[in-house]
Amino acid sequence: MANQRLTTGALLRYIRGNTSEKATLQVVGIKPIESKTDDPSGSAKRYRLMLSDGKSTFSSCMLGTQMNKLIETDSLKENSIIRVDRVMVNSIDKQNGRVMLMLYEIEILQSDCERIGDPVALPLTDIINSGTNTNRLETTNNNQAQAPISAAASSATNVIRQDSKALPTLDDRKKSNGDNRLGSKGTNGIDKERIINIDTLNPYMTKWTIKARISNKSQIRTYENARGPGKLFSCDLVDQSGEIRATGFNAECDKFYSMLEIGEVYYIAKASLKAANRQFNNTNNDYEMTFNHDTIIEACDAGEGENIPQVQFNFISINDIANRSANSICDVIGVVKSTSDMQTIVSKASQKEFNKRDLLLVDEKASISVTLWGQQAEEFDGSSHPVVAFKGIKIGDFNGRTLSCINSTLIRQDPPETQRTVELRVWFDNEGKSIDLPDLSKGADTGNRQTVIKTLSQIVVEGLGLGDKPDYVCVKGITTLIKKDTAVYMMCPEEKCGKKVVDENNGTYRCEKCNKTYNNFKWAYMISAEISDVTGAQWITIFRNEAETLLGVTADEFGNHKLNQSESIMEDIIRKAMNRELIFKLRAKAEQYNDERKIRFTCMSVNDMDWSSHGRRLINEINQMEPIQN
DNA sequence: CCCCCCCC
Repeated sequence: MANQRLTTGALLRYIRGNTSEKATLQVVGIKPIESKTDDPSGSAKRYRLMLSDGKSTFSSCMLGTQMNKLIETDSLKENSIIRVDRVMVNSIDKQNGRVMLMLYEIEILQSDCERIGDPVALPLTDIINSGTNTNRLETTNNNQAQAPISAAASSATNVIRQDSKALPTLDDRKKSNGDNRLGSKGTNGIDKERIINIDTLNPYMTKWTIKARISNKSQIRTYENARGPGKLFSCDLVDQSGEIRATGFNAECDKFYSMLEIGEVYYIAKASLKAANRQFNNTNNDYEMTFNHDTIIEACDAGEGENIPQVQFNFISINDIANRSANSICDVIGVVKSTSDMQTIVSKASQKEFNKRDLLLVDEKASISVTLWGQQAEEFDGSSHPVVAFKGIKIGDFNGRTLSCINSTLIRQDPPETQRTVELRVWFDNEGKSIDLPDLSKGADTGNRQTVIKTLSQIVVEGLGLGDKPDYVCVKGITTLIKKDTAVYMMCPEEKCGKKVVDENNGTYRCEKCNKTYNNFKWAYMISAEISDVTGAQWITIFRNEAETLLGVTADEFGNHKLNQSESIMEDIIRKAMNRELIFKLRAKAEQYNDERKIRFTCMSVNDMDWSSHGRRLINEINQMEPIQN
């Protein structure tokens, strides 16, 4: 009696592609599958079921992950009776034509049950050898809509050996799935039999089809140029071999923008390819794609794109951002340590208002400011300190290094594709949340790191400091001269004045700026020093904190020695600061002296060579320096 | 064929 409750023969019919039937089956085995990816988050956990239709069993049945909870809550267990509401056949072994049933929707009809009947395993090899090949795509388009029925009829008696002629083709299966798109070559140009890998695409190929997932899609943007107005969108395509950026303009923008959905898989044939522009495109491919009027895009059937990966990241560490050039694009992952409120700014260029939000993103070595704009800023919630991956984010150089999202930046919270998500989570929760790391977005904290190291002659050759805005540059050099007698001056005691006062030699000090006479003054540093490297020498000016760092005594102390005419003490202090190999961050700015334009170099920071963190990079840079002949 | 992504 119970036996009749199961849909006898349904498993074989499913395997042959007639997946439209909603069969009642018994779950006779459940097996968790260890994740093939090394994703430790557990999100990739899958269950493999052995199903019975009363006569036969089939063990290659994958339960959609959204139904994992049915097993984990003990609703679905051994001998449960289910109705299969949506199932797909997936090829798992192209050579041998082995298939797997993907269960996308099931309903539990009865949770607890006894084993029904005495089913035996479908001898799959027999089916295969008799000619079933789910990959085989017949190009004939005969009306064989009855084929699944005949297959069902023959398998109803559980006959395993089948005449291959009686087997339905994939086209038939598509019909039986209610899918009337005939994805064969000659009908619409999509040749699903000859799918090539994205990493083999090049501009010299004309006929190709790829099967790719949309990992990212931009908004539509309009533009105007000499040829008039236009619009475009771009998207990133991934398959198991790699990724590529694709762009659709105007007609193709209209045609494909709404059709392509992030996360979905498509067959794409015929598009233009050209060299990727690295300035705007960080996808890991030498080429980028432009959709044209010959381009054909067709959605992949549900379940058939499961083997296509989700998204590909090429992360660099936050520290490494310091070594990338401003305005370049990269992929970064980190933990959101803090989030600013939303702010509104007015663009200088367009006078338009924009919403923005800043995040402090941290990894194990460093932190950096990340700016989100518009909708991404409005929607972002960092209160739970999520791990966030940014793909295609732009590096800026305000106050060191910053990151700023652009139109094509993909933001993913807690991405399961990468082990970094879990690594960073564990690190942050255990220690990261309570430690302060160097911030690449704060010039002072990072010392020289955010500025390029140049030789003194490079500074001259490149004309640094000649522009209207100051240039910032780092120099590795030694102190070759330090003017002792003018190292400190008497400064106006008025807060924020800073002007030099004139000693009236009667216990009062006159400040011309304040136009006042004071009873006291403050000592202040303004050191003139010559620094040298192998390419030349340069006079620079060193104030306050940097001077104190260099000389190791406060301006007050040094001034008192000067007041006491303790020449030997001052000389000693200077001597200790001489011939030291240091990294100077300099501000170069042209100033007008009468008719002469002179570049003034002000020391912004002075640091000892920190070989532990900068040594390797510095050595590399120094080794790459060409000796400059005069 | 775009390539602007805004502010300090």
